[in-house]
Amino acid sequence: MRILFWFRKDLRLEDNAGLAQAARDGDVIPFYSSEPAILGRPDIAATRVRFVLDSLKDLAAACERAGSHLALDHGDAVETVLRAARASQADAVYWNDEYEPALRARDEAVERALRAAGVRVRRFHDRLLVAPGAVMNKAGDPFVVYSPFRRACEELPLPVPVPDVTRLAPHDLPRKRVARLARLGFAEPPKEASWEGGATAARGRLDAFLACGLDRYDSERDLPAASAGSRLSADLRFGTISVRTVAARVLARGGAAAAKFVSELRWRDFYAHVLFHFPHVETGAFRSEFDALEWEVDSDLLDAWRAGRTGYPMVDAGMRELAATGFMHNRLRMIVASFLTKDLLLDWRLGERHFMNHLADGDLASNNGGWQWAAGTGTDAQPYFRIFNPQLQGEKFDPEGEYVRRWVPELSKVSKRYVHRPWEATPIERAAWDYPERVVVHEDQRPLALAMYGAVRS
DNA sequence: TGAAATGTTGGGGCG
DNA sequence: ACGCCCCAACATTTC
Repeated sequence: MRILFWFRKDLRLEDNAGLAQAARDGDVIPFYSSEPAILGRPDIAATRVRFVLDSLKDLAAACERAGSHLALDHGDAVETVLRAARASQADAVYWNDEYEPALRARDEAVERALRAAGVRVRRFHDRLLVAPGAVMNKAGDPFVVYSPFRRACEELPLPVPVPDVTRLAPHDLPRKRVARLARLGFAEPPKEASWEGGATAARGRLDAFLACGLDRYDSERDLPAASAGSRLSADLRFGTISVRTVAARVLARGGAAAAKFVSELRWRDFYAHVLFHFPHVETGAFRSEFDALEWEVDSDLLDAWRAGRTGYPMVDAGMRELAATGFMHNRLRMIVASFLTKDLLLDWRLGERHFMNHLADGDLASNNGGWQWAAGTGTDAQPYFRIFNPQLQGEKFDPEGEYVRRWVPELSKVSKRYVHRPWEATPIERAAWDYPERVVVHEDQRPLALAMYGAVRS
């Protein structure tokens, strides 16, 4: 049997559920199709496209080593997948499922077109530790609080990695080169902004994390200066590494940090499940009473936040790390999200969009879930009255000011005493720093946020 | 996966 | 020695 394997967000030959089954069932032709509808989205980030292009090059090289070549096409998937299936005389098309509403609709359309043309379709779960729908609460409803969700997931056996695929079939589909970023209409991101995409680089990142990150993960993961994270977020986003492989190798090391790390992986599952069961979160609050929030409209404040010029060192450091690298430490994601919504009183969707515009790991479900958590509008959200104080967050999680100085060079000479509250230094000192005044005063904004949220409480 | 406001307690300075 | 006050440290409540 000839099987066209449609790669999507699973850009690897290793531990790939659908691909492994295809290799057991027949001769596998590797295929990838980029889509104008996705590349044309207004919230796409150049760093993220760049990551995909790197990953495709790496995947193409792996396909060559496996005795084949990666067939590439560009266009509406209903047309390109059908065309590839016909041209390669495939009996079946296999792929791994995606769970975003738009992708599910697309996949249904592709499946219908293939079946109508007499081509078999098989779809697999690959992307998460637990498939959407596989865990429900006692009432049969989806979980909307993380801890019970995690406990229910932990009742299930951890999914085991599947065999790597080493042989693919030769075929006559046209050989195309992976497009260059500029040809797709994107400006090349700065050097430090591109983490190298691809399964090869992903394996290196996992090895590095196991070698020197995991031991510190428990104690230092909340310290943005420490780089104790895995840096695998974009790899999990694009499937350049399998979440099963990551969990299995981390847990094989044992210990509290390993268990903690896997429980963080389950947040990714949780928000994918939330989006799957409650697709309305894509555009509105999970708890609809919060759709009535009356956000401020102020493009100057929004611009200051985006540019990292709010006058709050932690906020500005986080926003500048994002702009410069396509990444932001998770602690900072929470701080800047709290600041946008609770200090600037601006709509969380503006922040969500900005993150998608810049994050290499930008993922609809995780990003939306994180923003709704911070804004207090979502499932298992922090209560609206939990408001981060950016100064205290800085003093707690960046006690030496190391992270701030790294990303806000104007403050590189500021003493530790004032690094998180430069507004308290003398005017003479402040004049030497060329650092913006606070755009708002936290202590003044907090009651305004409480009033804004209080107004919509049911 | 907060922080501020408020309440309580206990040690020490001091008359 | 005793009572009073202050306030830091910690706990609890509130937003």
